[in-house]
Amino acid sequence: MKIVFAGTPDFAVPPLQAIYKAYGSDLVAVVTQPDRPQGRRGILTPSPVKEEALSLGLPVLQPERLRSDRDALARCGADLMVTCAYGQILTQEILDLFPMGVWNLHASLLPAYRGAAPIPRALIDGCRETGVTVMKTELGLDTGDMLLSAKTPIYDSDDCGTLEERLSRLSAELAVEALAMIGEGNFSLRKQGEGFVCKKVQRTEVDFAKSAREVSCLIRGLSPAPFAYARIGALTLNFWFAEEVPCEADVPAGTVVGASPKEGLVVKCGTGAVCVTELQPAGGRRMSARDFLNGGKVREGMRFERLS
RNA sequence: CGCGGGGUAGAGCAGCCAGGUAGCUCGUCGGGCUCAUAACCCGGAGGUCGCAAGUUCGAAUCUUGCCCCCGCAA
Repeated sequence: MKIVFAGTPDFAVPPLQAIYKAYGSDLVAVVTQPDRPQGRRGILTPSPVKEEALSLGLPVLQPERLRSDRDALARCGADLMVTCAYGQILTQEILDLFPMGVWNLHASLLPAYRGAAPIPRALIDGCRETGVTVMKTELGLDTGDMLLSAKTPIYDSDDCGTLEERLSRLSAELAVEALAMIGEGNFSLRKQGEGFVCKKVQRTEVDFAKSAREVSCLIRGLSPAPFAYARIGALTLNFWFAEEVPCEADVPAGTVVGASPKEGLVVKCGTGAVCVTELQPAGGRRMSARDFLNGGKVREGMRFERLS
């Protein structure tokens, strides 16, 4: 059973490694997005999947548009393709290249959170549980029939980074399990029910008028990128992590009610308060709230203000 | 030449604009108080002020060049 793997970001690396480990040279090619300009100086950077594929000695394809470059893919002569956060929409022509189908690893419990950013979205929405689904790709966006899924709880200590890492490892396990079933032809598929699509997440200004849980979930869902941020005085702060804390103080939402190195940066919300434990001022490095407060730039009683 | 912030004790910062004995908060070490403490009080150690050159009697501070870090935007 010859396999092609298509993926791009860090999330797809563990699945790639797991499939390589299980199938070795039957993994005949890796497809990934073209190198893109990254960072402040716009340096052309290969995707994490490309780097891993090269270090495993696997052939790499990175067409600008897969649909208009199907010949190279056809020449691989693979029986099936596994996709994982590849980043391009497949066409029927592409799907038809693989007699045993195209299978997608998706980081949600489908049919919830189809589309671009299932992990941060689940976190932002305050879900208590999420997971990974293996599905057979069809033309609709993540609407194909499901083969396998696995769940994991979302903890209050999770941010997008930790959750993504956990789901990535789950995906890797699930991928190997799924391939075994497909290889033996011993499986059945389940239809998806009514679901919904989620969009890519953007950098977002925190609205402290919302509940402490909403604020905390937003901060954790957007960390470690693209971040929830807020302005206080002349400073803009990117928040890396925050937890909910009880708060009796009768002050406007956004007011700093705790700014000692001991208690951390505590900010009043619509209901309750959040304690920011890890943050990054614009221009500065990531630091603990404790270190930040030692600088003395933010004191109790100051207030986060939204401009717009 | 995309816009911008920054490099001062182990950490986070002030001092720079109007050059002249290195400061704050925290940590750390020692001592004290206490039944006790992450609390409180007293004391100490710890800094080539990113690098180089220049101006000056004198540069963390002014000028020039270089290195490094970071936020936004792509």
